[in-house]
Amino acid sequence: MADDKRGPRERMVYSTAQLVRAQGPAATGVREVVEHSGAPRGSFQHYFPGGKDQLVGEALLWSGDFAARWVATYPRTTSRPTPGGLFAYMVKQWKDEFTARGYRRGCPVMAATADLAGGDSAVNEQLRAALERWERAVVDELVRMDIPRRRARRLATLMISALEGAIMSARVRRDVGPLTTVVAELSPVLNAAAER
Amino acid sequence: MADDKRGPRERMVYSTAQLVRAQGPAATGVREVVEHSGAPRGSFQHYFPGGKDQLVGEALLWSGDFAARWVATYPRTTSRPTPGGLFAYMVKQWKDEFTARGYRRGCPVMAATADLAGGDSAVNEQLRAALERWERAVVDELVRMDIPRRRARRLATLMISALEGAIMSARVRRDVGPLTTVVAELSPVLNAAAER
DNA sequence: ACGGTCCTATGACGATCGTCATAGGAGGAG
DNA sequence: CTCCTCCTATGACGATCGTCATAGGACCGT
Repeated sequence: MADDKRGPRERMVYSTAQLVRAQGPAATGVREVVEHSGAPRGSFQHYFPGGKDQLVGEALLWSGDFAARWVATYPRTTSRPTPGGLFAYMVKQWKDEFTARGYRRGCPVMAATADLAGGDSAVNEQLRAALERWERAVVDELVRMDIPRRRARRLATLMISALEGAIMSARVRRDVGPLTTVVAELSPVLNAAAER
Repeated sequence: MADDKRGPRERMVYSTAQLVRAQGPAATGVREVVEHSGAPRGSFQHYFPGGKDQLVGEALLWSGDFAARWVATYPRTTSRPTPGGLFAYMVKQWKDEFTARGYRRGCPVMAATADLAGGDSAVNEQLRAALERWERAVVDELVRMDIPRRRARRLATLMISALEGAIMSARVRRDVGPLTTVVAELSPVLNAAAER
């Protein structure tokens, strides 16, 4: 569980992301993070003087960055990039996750949103940043397909919304069906939108 | 906050639903529920011998039922029901909620999913029941519009997924934009699907 | 007056929470 | 060796968590 190649600090951030995905930030304790990451207990205080908020915030930023970088790898997987193909690519990652590792872990952005969005938590800023970083990566890919930026933004919002909702349904039902459905229904629509 | 017309038991279930919507089930304490509902402290133990799990479970079932009944009111709002109109009707409720009451409260199903889906919590069963009750109500409405049941199920999955994801984005960004976008993008598609 | 059922009041239990205070060890620079 | 900085170890704090045990009051039919 603890990848010793990375330092304790990075391991804690990563472990936080994983635990938040499974049970939300509210139910994720710092002691649990320390144990899960295999990091020294005293290091938490040292690396994260901002406390739990800082830890969760960095985990969210890390997650947003990961998602954005993943989206950016799409062009390297096909010779003919399409909006529908990108959407399918994003969804497939989650289907693989669920079939391989079960339905315990969801999206960290959704988890954080559910527990503390709209409130006055200090993590709200980084939650927003994580989501926007991810969404902007999707927009950039669509723009590369010669879709006008304004329209790309709308499509990216639709894609991410449908994906997140399908992730939720899939976890509740313990079935990847919703993921398959949204990609089947939406991909043609997205491709049609690209040819205007 | 405490509607004295209803008994303490029902008030506690309702309060639980509201608190779960705002901060997730993990961060919602039973003492907080008691205080929020204005119910006598000793009544919790009496009405909910199953503890917090029972309380949260009933709140979820109540929420699913509420959503289903809300969906069923759509035909009474228009003389020409369409899938896109139904979707817009569902989304509008959330736009009104956010504009009127801010972005603190989200969807209870999403909140519960984020905190305890995929795990072995006892609430998983009722979480699943709540979502399916809601989704089935949508399916029923689509079937009323002469859409074949099999296809209606797929469209309902798409609608609920897009709605949930848009709710998430809207809360994070504190902006109803995503909700407006998904209904604008999806309504024509849904209506086109009805004419096959 | 009675026993009985329904509801409420209250205090405590052990566990866990996030945070803090304090100190010790490691290791390079002078 | 000494000093300084970086990292780690450990124990404790007050608060809150879900749950439980126990008892008291309200109101009933009889």
